Amino acid sequence: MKLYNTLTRKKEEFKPVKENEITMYVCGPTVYNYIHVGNARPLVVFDTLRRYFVYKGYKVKYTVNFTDIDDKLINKANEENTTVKEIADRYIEEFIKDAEGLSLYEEETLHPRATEYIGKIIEFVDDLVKKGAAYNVDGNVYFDITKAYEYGKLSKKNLDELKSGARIEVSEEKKNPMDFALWKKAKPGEPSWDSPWGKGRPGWHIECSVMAKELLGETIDIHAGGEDLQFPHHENEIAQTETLTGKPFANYWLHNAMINVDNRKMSKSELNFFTVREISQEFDLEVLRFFILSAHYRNPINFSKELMESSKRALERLYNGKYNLEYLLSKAEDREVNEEEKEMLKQVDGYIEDFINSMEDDINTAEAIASLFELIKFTNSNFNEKTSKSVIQYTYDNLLSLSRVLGILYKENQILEEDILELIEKRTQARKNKDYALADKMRDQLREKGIVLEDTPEGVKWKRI
RNA sequence: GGCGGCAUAGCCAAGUGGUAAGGCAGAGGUCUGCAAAACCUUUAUUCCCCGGUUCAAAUCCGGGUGCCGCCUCCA
Repeated sequence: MKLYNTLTRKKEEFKPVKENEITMYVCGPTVYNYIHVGNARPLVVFDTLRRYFVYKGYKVKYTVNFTDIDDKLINKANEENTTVKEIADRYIEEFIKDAEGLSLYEEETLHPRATEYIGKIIEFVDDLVKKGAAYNVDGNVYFDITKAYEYGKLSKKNLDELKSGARIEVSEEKKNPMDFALWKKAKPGEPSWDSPWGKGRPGWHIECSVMAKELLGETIDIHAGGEDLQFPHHENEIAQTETLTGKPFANYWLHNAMINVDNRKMSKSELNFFTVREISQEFDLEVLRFFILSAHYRNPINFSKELMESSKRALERLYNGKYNLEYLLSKAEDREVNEEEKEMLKQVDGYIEDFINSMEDDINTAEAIASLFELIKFTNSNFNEKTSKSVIQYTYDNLLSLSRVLGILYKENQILEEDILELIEKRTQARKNKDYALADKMRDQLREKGIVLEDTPEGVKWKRI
């Protein structure tokens, strides 16, 4: 499999440290509010990568952290006259709801919270101080970037240029303007923890370094996140961890491009964001997941309700194909596969192979989805009630396992209740009696209940919408 | 100012040297009592513009235009 590694700016053959186990760390949300659609992109994309690894038979240790202590949480808690912990607990709970809607495999995800690792953070910082790579100034501990090996290697930033950057706020305390806080001295009223440097709290970058090391080891396979985190966040994580361990922090750095609104980055500060929660009131979040995966993860995408509508219809087409296969499965006979059907199976295998090749090529989900559409078109055109059941079953099973990689097409066309089946039967009678006015009225009534009827030459079909 | 990315049909979007995937929307048709779904046909002689390399360029090189991201909290 090839993955685009930001460290080398090239697609590289992916080789995990261990043969059968892959470690992944994705920078997760700061839990001071609902997540927005832009926040959802890395979560969906890298969850899809995780699913693909699982499909290939790997065990994956997958971590998405919660930042539950920082300025934003403190401000929010002050605004609402409550505690930082209460804010964090609340929005973690809300996050889990959104994540479930987006099929993020929550139960298999490690979700460490920064505040659960304060002791380890202090140890980490203390070790950096002892190594001479960090210094304490009156309770604030800074990382000395001149002690970092190859600082700027991820973001390809040149130190001299950074130093001369006009927008960098120079603190009197820092030896170098680019030095960053590992530990922040407590201000009155802020949550704080005891440390060798007095009461304080961790800086932003340190938590990810510590939690990745504690949960996944000193060198992890994949570290991922939005491209806006490349600098300074990921650069600083590398500086801290590699200075401490002397080993590569992550072998592959993956970054997704932004989600835009009218070509502008969706962000809280620009106020041009849609929360996942508000989108969920208008669309099934499966549509949002499908929308995100319908473009390559390293290309920016525009978000709009119109594009969501378009994605919704596209997804419906896939569902129709899936339901059609289910219908055929209920009708088809189990018998020997004939020559013509053997050819069909080869075609089906071709689409499966296309899907896999697309995923192997730096997670090209857009192309992978295209091969799903081609597969559906093929089955719609070539399969019927006369087709051998085993052929349909094989195709159906593969369609489902590929869909599972993308995290879509998981909804079942549930069994209808008795009274609904009776209504359908009554309508069929009305049609036989050519009482079309009544038949159409009943069809409309069923539609209001979310059941769509289709009169086909083989009989009436139904699906839930 | 520095670094990086992008530009493909009405819209979305793959494709990075071999003659333009896929989806949405539109048009026509088949099927149907109607509808829906499905299927067939149709929709870019051409990939922002100008040069160049090559037998061959959307793809490589040079120049230009436009847009975006990072350099500050950010997914």
